[in-house]
Amino acid sequence: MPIHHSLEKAIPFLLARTGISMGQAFTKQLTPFAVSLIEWRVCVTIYENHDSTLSQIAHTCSNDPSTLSRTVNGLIKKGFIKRVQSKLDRRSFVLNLTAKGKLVTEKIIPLAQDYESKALYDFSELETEQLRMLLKRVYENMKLTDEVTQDVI
Amino acid sequence: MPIHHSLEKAIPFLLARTGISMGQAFTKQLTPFAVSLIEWRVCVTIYENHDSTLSQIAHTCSNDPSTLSRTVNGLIKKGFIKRVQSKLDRRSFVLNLTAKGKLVTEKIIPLAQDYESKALYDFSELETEQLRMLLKRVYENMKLTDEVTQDVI
DNA sequence: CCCAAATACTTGCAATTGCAATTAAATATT
DNA sequence: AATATTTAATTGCAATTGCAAGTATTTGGG
Repeated sequence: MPIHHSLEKAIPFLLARTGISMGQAFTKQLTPFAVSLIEWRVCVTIYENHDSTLSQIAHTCSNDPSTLSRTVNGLIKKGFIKRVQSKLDRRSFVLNLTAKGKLVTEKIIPLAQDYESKALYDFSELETEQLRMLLKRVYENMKLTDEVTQDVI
Repeated sequence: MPIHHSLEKAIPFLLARTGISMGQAFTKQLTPFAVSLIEWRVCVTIYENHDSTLSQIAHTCSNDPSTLSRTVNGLIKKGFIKRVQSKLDRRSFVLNLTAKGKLVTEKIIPLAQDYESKALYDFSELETEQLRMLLKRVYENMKLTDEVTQDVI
């Protein structure tokens, strides 16, 4: 039993801890599909947002572009996604799932939903929605302060 | 603009994304102190919970023990923490900050608080408390389902 | 009491990661 | 229109990570 407990009140700490443990737990669920957590995230992102580019995914998932570049290459090698140079901007490549990638993604989606509902089993619909909104706001605030920091430099 | 948006509603996704972006932003704040994010977490954990052991930290922070083992070694080399074999359980080592480690930790704490209050600048005290409670509950639920999973195996 | 199982921690090793530098294309400025 | 700046993506490389295996110690039955 800790004497002090400001750590237990610190949002960044609580957030990191929960994120890590959710990630680890879901990674285990993914092993039968031979898909990593980040590969899975890229797949659902593309599944829901056709013609995404790498930088768009990096932006929405808050991942390093170099990491995503390698992840995308891996998914192409696996035959899960296809990459076509954008005609609007020839620096970018438009990403989409192949039939195979779509199939696997649709197999995993119910697992992810089931997994989420277990993590939130005692949450009311209102509480879940509250958590969503609060997390989104924190994320938006992070982006704001990040932009401010960059302006200073 | 995404057509579908179930991803934007998925708690594991929102959580991971926010955790990543908070971690990255705070890591930048830590560079002047030459302390990594995980080193910082270990330091505050020990700062608040004297005589912690490695496995206790692993449990509260949800980190891999092997990673923490190396982190602790690094902090000892830096002269931030000291490690003494526990007399109650000779497998364990009791960890504490040195004067130097305490000093650095106390220098960083206000930065961390400032940083958190920026991330939550538009949150009421009630909303912050709600977020804390919701995150704690998710974490508790994760631990429960994890235990169940292990029982099955 | 003895042996099997669990726990605490460490280490080797392969895979992942993140930063910095690079290339190429688009946008902004003059 | 020419040049500078920004943006998209990739690659090299060093550092970090996470899993599996190993050692030491403790705990729990039989």
